[in-house]
Amino acid sequence: MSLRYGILGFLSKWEATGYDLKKEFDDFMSIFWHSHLSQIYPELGRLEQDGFIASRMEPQSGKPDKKVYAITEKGKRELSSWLLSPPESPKIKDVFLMQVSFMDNIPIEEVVFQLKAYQKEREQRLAKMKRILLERWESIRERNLMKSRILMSSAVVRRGLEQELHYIRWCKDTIELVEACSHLWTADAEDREEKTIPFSEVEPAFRKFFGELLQIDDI
Amino acid sequence: MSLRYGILGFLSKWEATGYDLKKEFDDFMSIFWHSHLSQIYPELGRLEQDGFIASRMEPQSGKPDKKVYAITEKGKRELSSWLLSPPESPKIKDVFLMQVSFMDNIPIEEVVFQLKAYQKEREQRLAKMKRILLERWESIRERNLMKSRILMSSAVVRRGLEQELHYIRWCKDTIELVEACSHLWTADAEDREEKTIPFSEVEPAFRKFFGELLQIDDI
DNA sequence: GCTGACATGTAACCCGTTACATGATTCC
DNA sequence: GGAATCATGTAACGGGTTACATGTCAGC
Repeated sequence: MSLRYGILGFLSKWEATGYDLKKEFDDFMSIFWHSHLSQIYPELGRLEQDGFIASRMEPQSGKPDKKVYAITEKGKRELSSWLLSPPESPKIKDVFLMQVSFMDNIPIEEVVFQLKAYQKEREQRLAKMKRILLERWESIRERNLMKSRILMSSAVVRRGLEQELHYIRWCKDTIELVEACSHLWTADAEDREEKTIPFSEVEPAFRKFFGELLQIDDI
Repeated sequence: MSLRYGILGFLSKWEATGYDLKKEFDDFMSIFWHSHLSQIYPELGRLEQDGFIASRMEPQSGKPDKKVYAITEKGKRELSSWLLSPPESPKIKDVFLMQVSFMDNIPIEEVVFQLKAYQKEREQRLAKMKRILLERWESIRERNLMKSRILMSSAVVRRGLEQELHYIRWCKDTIELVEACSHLWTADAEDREEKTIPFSEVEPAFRKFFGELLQIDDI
């Protein structure tokens, strides 16, 4: 149900084709959403049927004709009413964290390998967001212009950036922690026995890992 | 496809019924996943058919009988091979950030209201995670015992905690920013005209909002 | 007498992904 | 000659959500 509003939100400022929207979902909107063309096209059809958007065909030379969509007044009202409705509670699905939770089942070198691989993945996302911010920043400064839309999307970019930075930081810290506690894994990969050691032995590494987090409100 | 591994991962250390698993998805695993009973039960059926888990009926007095599932050797191998496979690239869906992106379409008081409402939502998640950490922490210290599984799940808890803390921090900062830039919204709610002002007028609030983020690698 | 915890499921529906299908132009 | 970009879609499938369906016991 959210894809509609992603489309409506974009069309509330600019006209676009399905193809344009896809690019936006891969670029700026990738901070919070993603979608395939095969989902965007039917959704555009439904939005038009519902009267929230209207299309016109634009013939092009040398390129295929395109169907440009624009938001209607009814669509604007629909968008506003969604924006005013209570934010839904976050439904988090983080496959990598799930993987990490169960990594006591694989050898320690593999744990470190996976953490490093994922860190790289996040670094790439970060680099992409930096590029997005840089481009926007340039255009804002050049034209020396500020609008409420730019303000809100800048806030979103900040959230995206810091999320990546913190995830990367966490990967690094977790690698350190795991390596400091390597004696919890059995040296022999075939050995399925569980190793248990006194907590006190690893407590310093543990405390360092949690840092100030352990002080927030008497945890 | 991830739900299977969430189930397999849990069963790799403890036996459980569908009902137990649901509780775990609502408790610790809620940091990274959530699921409904109506999805868990059929998935357990498929996992058993595939030979990854095995069930036994346990009659109870005063309570309904229960079906206790345990992981098989084949299931353990399946879990390991998933843990060793390359982490999938993050597919982020954050409905609230989408909403925020388009909030230039609603009055500023509503923007602040929504941000505050969402902040509260996140604070509740944080409180819950603190409770989870506290419980685990107690049991670890009491029994003075450490295992690799505890280590990995602690890392996940830290990630969960800090994610909430940072999101809450961001909500607060964004409220401040929006209020500092309130003149970007038209006073009259009926007025749909777009307001544009020189960037330089809001640059200080903007710079403060981005903080050190603007210094990372010559952004 | 009612709510909530315990316990297990089915059915309908919606959303999202992958694969299929087509076709012109531009750049390497 | 082949890959990438522009441009629009359909079909099959899989995963996830909501609603439906049933029944006991404990505690308020």
